[in-house]
Amino acid sequence: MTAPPRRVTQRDIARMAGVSQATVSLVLNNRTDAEVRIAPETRDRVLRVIAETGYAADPVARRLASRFNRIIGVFTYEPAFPSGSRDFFHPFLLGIEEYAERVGCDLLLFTSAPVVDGRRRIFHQDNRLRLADGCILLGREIPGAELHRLNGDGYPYVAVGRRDDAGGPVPYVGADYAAAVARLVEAALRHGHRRLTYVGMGMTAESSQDRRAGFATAAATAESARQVSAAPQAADTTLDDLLADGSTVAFVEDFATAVALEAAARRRGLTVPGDLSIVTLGDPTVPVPTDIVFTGFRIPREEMGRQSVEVLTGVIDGSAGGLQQRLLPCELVEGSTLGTPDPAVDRR
Amino acid sequence: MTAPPRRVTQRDIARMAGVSQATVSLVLNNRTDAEVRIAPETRDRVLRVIAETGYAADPVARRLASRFNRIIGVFTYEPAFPSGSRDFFHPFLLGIEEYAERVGCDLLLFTSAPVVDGRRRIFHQDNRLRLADGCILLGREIPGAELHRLNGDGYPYVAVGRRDDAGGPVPYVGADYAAAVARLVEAALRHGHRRLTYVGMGMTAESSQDRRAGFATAAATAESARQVSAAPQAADTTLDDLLADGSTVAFVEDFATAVALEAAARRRGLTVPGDLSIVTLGDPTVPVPTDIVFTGFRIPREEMGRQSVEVLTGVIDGSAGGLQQRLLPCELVEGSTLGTPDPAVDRR
DNA sequence: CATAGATGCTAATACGTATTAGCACGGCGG
DNA sequence: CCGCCGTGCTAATACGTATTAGCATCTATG
Repeated sequence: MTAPPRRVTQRDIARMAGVSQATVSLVLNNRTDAEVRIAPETRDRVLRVIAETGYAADPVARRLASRFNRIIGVFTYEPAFPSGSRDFFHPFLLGIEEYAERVGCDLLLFTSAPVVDGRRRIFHQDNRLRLADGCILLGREIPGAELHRLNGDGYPYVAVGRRDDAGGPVPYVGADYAAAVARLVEAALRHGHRRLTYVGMGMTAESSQDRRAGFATAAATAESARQVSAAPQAADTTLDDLLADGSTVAFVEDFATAVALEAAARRRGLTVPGDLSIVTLGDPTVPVPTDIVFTGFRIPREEMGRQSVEVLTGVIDGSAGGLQQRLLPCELVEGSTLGTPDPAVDRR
Repeated sequence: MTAPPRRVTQRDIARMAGVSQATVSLVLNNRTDAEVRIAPETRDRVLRVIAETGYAADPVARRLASRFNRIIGVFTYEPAFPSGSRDFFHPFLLGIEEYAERVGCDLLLFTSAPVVDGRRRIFHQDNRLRLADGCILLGREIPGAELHRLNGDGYPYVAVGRRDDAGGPVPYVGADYAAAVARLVEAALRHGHRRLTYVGMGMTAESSQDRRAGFATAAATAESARQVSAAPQAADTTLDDLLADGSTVAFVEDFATAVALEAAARRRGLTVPGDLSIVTLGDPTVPVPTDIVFTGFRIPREEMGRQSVEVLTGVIDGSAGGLQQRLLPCELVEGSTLGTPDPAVDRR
């Protein structure tokens, strides 16, 4: 219970097999270069001793010597397993775990990072990033300064979600929100909608910018295409605004807001999509009870997780040429909330 | 992009501050023993250089030299983030993460462990356990042989859930199923139930054994107390069996089976708890839709996660004296499925 | 002025692995 | 018999930190 019993080392194996520690290392790593030659009998002898002792190389020493760990860091800007954002992070982690298992890497969650001003910080006194070969960054918003510093340090990382605010190029695996929103806008136009409103949350996050850009581009030919901001609590006000504007379809960034909007409409005796079409622009990030299947799209979170590991391993071993930035397509969800506008409403 | 840029080391700091590497290490670790003395000015100078360079000690080298890492391993016998057992592991991980954050440890998920015969194995060729200071073991069932080997290696670990099959003592943080089941049995007896049936799943897992033991002990004074096994699919057969036996209350180990049993009873026009009381002995591990609140208990999963980290850190630094085994109390859930037996049914 | 003790620091080494230069040995051609 | 080459291995070193013995230097004391 006091000092842990010293583990078996290559030196022990070497002594037992009557060779040098270097030979053990060479055999272990199956080195068969032209430069390095080991007689088959010697090799077998060493392997036999290894098998007998159940020796396993110390990963720490291995890492110190060779600089690679097969550890992938995962940095979440919020706790990874909270009840609140549970549905947000979980699919990413699922994909990350799956791919990490496939490539034989372990996952290091940086839970030790201290929380300052309600969010974790990568860089702090006892920065432990270097424990891993590279790192996956998860979070709704990631401070540009930290990305900048990662770039400066030459530390391999990948952000999940598009990022552009690092004062330099950022490797990422994101979802192609612009294209998905554009396709939904086009669908609405085909349905005959002429006055469209984008109901957003904020302007800062890249994911919001991309959605807004997709909306603006695709809706350019519409009679009216405007953007407003709203929260779930203000659903009634938002609804007033939509009706006053004569909008027949709302593209709602936040899922909970869409649910609230539909409820508000129903309370007033309006039908969806008869009187108002509602399109959602992302999966729920917090659990929202509703029986309605909203028209919108699905963010390929699991696949984003998988590909972020793939990209990261490429960045780490240098096999990935150039900057790695991927945008994955979102699958559209048919749903029941996008329809043909009622002419009575459309004509204001 | 090829070789990682060499990072700042203590040697660099030492050169800049005009001291030796040893001094840097001593300052960093805040060593103020009687044996070791550093002049305040020197200390400040070193600290200033450290702050300027943003130096952070390489945890790998630190670990190699001192054996401690502040990394807690998490080994899950099934993937940690599957859709299926999602509701099973998640609360544990939540508690683990919370406590790890509190004590400043990072979490290493051993995703690299290869899967053999449908489950992961700790021990294999390139065992990476030593990357962490110690390890938390999660899984419905954990092979005794692996626990045995961990014991033999003197590797610090804690199992989540009681374990006894290691051919030696196993440190664990479990739930006190025996006590919880006993209290439910006593409640049933107070309600007037005389013929009780335990509907179990299997006999192997310790968690099943504990529940059965608690049942057997507490039901010793009942007119009849028997144990049967059943699956959710066989709910009708099970119900037949209960009625034939004249049992007025069923203690059902598996949540899904309890749901199926209640549904079967309702289909036959029986009421719960009027004609039959049903008590559940654990939270759902897979999502089962039901509106009924079953009488039973709640497994303190989150707290088990927290305390497993607490116990492990104690085992690692040796501050925990002796064997660490904790059983946490389960909170009873009042529910609506335990009532007074109908005399007509009770008297068979 | 010699000596003892306190103070402030450094040199040396350990941790366990990977890598590389090069040694020892044997066979072969000249 | 000498030089050369191919084979099979080892000695030495690096990786970055923690630890410990002990070396200077200075102050106080007899």
